[in-house]
Amino acid sequence: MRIWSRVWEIRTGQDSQAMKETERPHERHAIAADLIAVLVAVTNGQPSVLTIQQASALPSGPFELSHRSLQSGLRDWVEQQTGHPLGYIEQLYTFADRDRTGGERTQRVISISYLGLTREDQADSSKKSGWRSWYDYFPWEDHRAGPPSILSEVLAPRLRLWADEADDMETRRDRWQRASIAFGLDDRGWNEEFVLQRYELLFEAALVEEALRGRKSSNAQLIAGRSMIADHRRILATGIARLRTKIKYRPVVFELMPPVFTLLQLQRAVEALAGLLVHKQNFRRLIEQQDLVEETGETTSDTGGRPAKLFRFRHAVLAEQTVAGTKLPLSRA
Amino acid sequence: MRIWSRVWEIRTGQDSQAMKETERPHERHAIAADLIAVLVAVTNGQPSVLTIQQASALPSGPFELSHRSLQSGLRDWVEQQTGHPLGYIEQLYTFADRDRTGGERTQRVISISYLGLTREDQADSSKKSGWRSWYDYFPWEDHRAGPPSILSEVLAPRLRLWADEADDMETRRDRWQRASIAFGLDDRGWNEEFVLQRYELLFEAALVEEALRGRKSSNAQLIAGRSMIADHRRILATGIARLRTKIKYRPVVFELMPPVFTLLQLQRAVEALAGLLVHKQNFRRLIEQQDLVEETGETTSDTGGRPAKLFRFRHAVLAEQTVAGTKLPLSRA
DNA sequence: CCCTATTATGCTCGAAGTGAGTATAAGATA
DNA sequence: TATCTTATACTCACTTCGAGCATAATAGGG
Repeated sequence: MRIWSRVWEIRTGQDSQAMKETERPHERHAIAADLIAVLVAVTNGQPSVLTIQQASALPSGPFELSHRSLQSGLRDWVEQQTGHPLGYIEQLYTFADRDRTGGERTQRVISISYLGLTREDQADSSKKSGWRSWYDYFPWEDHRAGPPSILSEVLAPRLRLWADEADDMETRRDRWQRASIAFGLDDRGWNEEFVLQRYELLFEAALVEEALRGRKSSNAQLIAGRSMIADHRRILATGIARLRTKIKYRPVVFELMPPVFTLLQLQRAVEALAGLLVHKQNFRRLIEQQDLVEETGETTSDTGGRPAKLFRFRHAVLAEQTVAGTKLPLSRA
Repeated sequence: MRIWSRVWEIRTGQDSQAMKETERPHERHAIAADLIAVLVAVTNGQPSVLTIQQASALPSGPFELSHRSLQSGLRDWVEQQTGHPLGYIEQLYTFADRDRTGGERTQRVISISYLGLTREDQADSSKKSGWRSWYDYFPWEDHRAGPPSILSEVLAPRLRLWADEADDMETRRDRWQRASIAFGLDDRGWNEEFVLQRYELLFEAALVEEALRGRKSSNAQLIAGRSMIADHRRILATGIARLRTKIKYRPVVFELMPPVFTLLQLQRAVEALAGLLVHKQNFRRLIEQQDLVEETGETTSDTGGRPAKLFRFRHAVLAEQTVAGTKLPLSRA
């Protein structure tokens, strides 16, 4: 940290002599940068994520000088793979913890992760890579058929044990409070957005495989979903959380839909992402009053009952959208 | 891009032979990483940002191997400077465009920016660095006294010119549409969250100094606020936008407040950040119904009229907060 | 001491938004 | 044709939210 404070003083102009010294880029430690993609599609009502290495890792690769920018690098790359323009990319988070890779290397790797959305049909075309339901990794996150049994039968009791095994009272209370908030226990409601908090809590409580890696003791109590290499599962959790938040205030779901769809299909996609069921009639009202879609004039009777009107996304809204999510009591004066 | 596609195939397990090759970290191009801080305080009803180099740059410094993580590195560093724990840090964005630094260097610099919030009184103590109203850099962003004159008198006409100077009709329409949305022209409402879009639009229209740097022609039409080195002003815009969004759904304003405050002081802080006035009575209602504060029992008459009750932030809410901002028609079944 | 300016605080009202449910329509299929 | 299934329209109670009115409690000037 000594270095830092020197740099600070330098940068604040206290010592412009020394500045030139540290400004020489070659004296900095070499750092490598990786790009990691959380690529999402919705296939058969399941939210899928693109994986590699037998579904144990997210696609990732080094960031090279040849790339114009982080985003364009990722974009070019993904487009080559899927053979179509990627509709939506968004930066997720940058990680750089020293022991990220788990190895003994002293070289530092910075991982810049992105969230990408793609269409179901286009997703199918790339057979090289494996699409996998993200609930394979987070089985406790799917509440579409009610709270999953793993929650009450496994996770809740284990978390209780973990809380109780703390030495002091305060820690016990703190642990249980965090757990009950994150998982909606003790009659607190389930909040589908807390994906990352939940995963990190399970990690802290050593209830996911990733948490046991350093240790020798085969504490083999591990449970809770398929794991991934390094911290890829955490990155996936970050992506899911971001997406679950975002579908509520930006029309991003449409990036996952085919050009033409019924309102129920749209609803199913939202439900797949949120891991929750929504009220059908109110969902329609919400979509229509925002002018997000327009009728194509066609209908489909593939749905079983009464034929459903087909809709397409009104791309114009993206231009109109002054979607201000105001929660402040603003003054119009 | 050829490299990328190879890497992809390798990573997807198509060619594990080649994998070992590219996995050697030393073969990667050296990349340097910088940390950049947008440190915000509210001083005298003005939202201030910590700057260096005669207010022309944000504090920044290299990320070193000695740092445990990005966040802890930044935190340690800031704490050393301000002499107190930093209440709130949040990662903003990671930039890596090739010509970020504007130089001819081939070395790539990745900049990881953070948003930090600190208290007014504590901010004052660090005299080394300069606090500066962020409206010095974005004069068009302060609408507390109504729409600033620069908007209608300078920016709107200039943006109109810029739109009209496009060759084809479609571009003209597109430019003006984007401008009018971003700046709330043509009776579209002003949206205080569009800070970054506005700055980037001005950049694109070459109405900020930063946009003219590459060019020799002293197109000296430049206007619109104090500039900063490199892309620091863009990073600042990113930070402001993030903060303006966040104060609406997370109680982060309190990080900027002294331990005890009146509701009007709190309101003024929010207004300073949002650049907008809020309805006083409704603001109180909003704060109180969320149980964000509790009375200290004391009052102060420093305010001019009737003495105001003093409040403190209820830290307990941070634990309780199941603040789900649901916009989905959820089913309770 | 009263009047006035100033800020604080309480309360009401109407419009819009939202959760939940009822009712009806339009196909497929037995 | 009866029944099942999904689609779609409409209602209703309740909450939220923008806006404004009214009252309270000080300071300061005449």
